[in-house]
Amino acid sequence: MREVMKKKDIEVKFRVFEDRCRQSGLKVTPQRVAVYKALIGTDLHPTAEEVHRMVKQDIHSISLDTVNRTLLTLAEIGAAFQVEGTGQRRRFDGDLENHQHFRCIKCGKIVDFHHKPFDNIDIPAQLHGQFQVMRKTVYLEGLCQTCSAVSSS
Amino acid sequence: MREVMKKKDIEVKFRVFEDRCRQSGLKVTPQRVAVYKALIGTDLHPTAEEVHRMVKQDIHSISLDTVNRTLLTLAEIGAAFQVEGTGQRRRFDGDLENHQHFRCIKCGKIVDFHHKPFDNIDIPAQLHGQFQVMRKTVYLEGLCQTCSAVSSS
DNA sequence: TGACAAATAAGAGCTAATCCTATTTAGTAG
DNA sequence: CTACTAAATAGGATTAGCTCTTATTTGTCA
Repeated sequence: MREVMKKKDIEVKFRVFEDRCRQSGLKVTPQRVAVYKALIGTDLHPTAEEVHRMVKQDIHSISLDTVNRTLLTLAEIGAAFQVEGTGQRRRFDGDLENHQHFRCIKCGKIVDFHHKPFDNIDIPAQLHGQFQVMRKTVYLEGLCQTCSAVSSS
Repeated sequence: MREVMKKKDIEVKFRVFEDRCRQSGLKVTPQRVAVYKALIGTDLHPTAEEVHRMVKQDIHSISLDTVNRTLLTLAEIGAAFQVEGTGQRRRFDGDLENHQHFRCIKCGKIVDFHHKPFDNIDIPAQLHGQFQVMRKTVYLEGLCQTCSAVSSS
C-alpha cells in the first residue's frame, strides 16, 4: 500500500528530524542522518545489520555499533519504532503512519496490513494518567497460509 | 484484574493441554508439564530463564535448553504465546484470555491492561483467506509515567 | 514387555547486541 | 574564524541469550 518514499519527501522529513534532534539535545551527525534516511526510505522492517549495509554505501566507515545505537536513539525520541515481535532479532520501522502487523507463530514472518477502523481506535480513559501513548498497533498472531497448510497435513 | 491461577484451575487446564499434546504428536513429559504449569501459574511474562528457575524447584536437573525449547513448542501448538515486544529477551505468556499490552519505549517495561471493547475487535475480511488468526492484541507504545517525567525535565 | 521415535541434559558453539577506550566532531562561545 | 567541551564514533573485545550436537533416557504404542 505504502510506496517507498520519494527523495523529496525524505528531505522534508529530515528537517523535522533535525529539529527533533536539537530539541532532545542530540547532535546532527552524518551517521545519524544517514541511518534515519535509510530507515524511512524502506518499508521492510530492517534489522540493524541491514540498515548498516545500506548506510555503508554512503559512509564507508560507519560501524554496526553506531547503527545499532542510533536506531535505538531514534526509537527513544519517537522518530522511529522498534517492530514488536519475535525476539530474536531487533527490527525497526521508520513508518510512523498507522499500520498493523500480523505475525506467524510458526515461521516468525511479520506482515504489514492496513485497516481503516484500526487506525482510529480510542485509548481507554483509564490509561490517560498512566501512559503517554505514541503509537497504537493491532497485533495479530496465528498461522500464515504456508504454515497452516503444513501443520494440518 | 486476573488473579494468579488456583491449583484446581491449573489441573483442569492441564487435561486440555495433555490432549493438545497428543493431538500434535508430542509426548507428555514431566519437563513439559512442569514448564506449562509454571507458565500458566504466573502473569509476569517470564523469560525462559525465569521459568527455568521456577521449574527447577520441582525438577532439579532440568536444563535451560529444555525450558527454552518447551516454551517455543508451547507457543507453536497454541498453548502459550510469546509476548510481542522489545527484542532483547524473549518473554512468554500463558494467559490465553484477551488482554492488551503497553510497552514503554524508554525503559522497555511491558504492562498488561484490560479493555472490553478491544476484546471484540473484528478481523478484517481481507485477511480471512491469508491468515488463521489465533490471537488479537492491541499493542500500545509510548512513555510510562516514570520515563515521561524524566524526559521532560 | 519390547521397540522405536522423541525428548532430554550438558556442554560447546554461535550470533546479536553491548561495552570499552582512544579518537574525532558538532555545537557554541569568544 | 578559532578554540573549547561534551557528545558521538570506530573498532575491537566481551557478554548474553539462544541454538546445536551427541550420548542417554523415556514416553508411547503395538
